[in-house]
Amino acid sequence: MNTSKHSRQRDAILEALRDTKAHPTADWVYEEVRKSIPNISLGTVYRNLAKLSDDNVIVKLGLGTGVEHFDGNPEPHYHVMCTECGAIDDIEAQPLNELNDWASKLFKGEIYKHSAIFFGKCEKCKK
Amino acid sequence: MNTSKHSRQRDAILEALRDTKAHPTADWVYEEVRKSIPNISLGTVYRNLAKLSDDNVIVKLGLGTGVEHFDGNPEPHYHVMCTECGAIDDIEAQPLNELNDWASKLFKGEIYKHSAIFFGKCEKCKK
DNA sequence: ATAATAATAGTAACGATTATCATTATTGTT
DNA sequence: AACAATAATGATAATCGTTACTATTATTAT
Repeated sequence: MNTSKHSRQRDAILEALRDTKAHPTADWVYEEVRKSIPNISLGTVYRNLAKLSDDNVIVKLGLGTGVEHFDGNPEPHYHVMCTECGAIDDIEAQPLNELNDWASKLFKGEIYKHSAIFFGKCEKCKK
Repeated sequence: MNTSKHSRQRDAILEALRDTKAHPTADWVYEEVRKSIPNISLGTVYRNLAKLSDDNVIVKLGLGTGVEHFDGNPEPHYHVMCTECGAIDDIEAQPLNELNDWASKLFKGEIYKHSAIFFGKCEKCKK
């Protein structure tokens, strides 16, 4: 049985995430949702982002920036981070699952997934 | 001109990192170096890890664990993290630079590098 | 030896995230 | 519609990894 209850805060958080392609941080989501629910608590944002990613509705991205980023699209895909402006874009393609086989041959254990981040200049910063 | 001065603390930190394959955290390095320099400061460990990675002598690894890991081997290579015990092992192979070309075709900007982490079970946890 | 200054130990401060807790909102049941 | 059970909230304190500060010490070139 699912013991979770509905909340408009959670709805607003999920909507905010789905309405952007920017892979934002918890703090960005907080500021965004505050526009419609001004007294929402930052703790509520963190709690729901954790719940939504536990439920695989969203994805928590550890991109090595020191801050967590969140993606409203749970379909597996790679990302590119611009080293000039920090923008995070999607690579619109299926992950290369054959890389797991490649790595398996070089490793004594068992491999079942991977993540990758590309670095470069986004269209804007490339000018 | 290089304005840096030698210190036995930095030597010990680098030696500790080079003597392990475990890709440890700053705190692990601190505990390790404390065995030979008991009153070393945690700040000194952080300061020198930052300096050494700025100088490309070691590598700071953002693996999405919420903590930074450090690698005494600055040659580019991939890593595998065990989802059971958290162990981080090397994939002993050159990175697949052709992935940058693959991703470039799917992205409007410019891509010049990437990082990847594999996930699975290490030899020990696989049993 | 001396002077200049990089590096240190110790500690305070910081930012992101998590935990606590009394109150409020949602839900299934009468 | 009122009720009880409890998930979720807002507010705030606590935690954790890391960075900044400062007076003192160690290294280096002269």
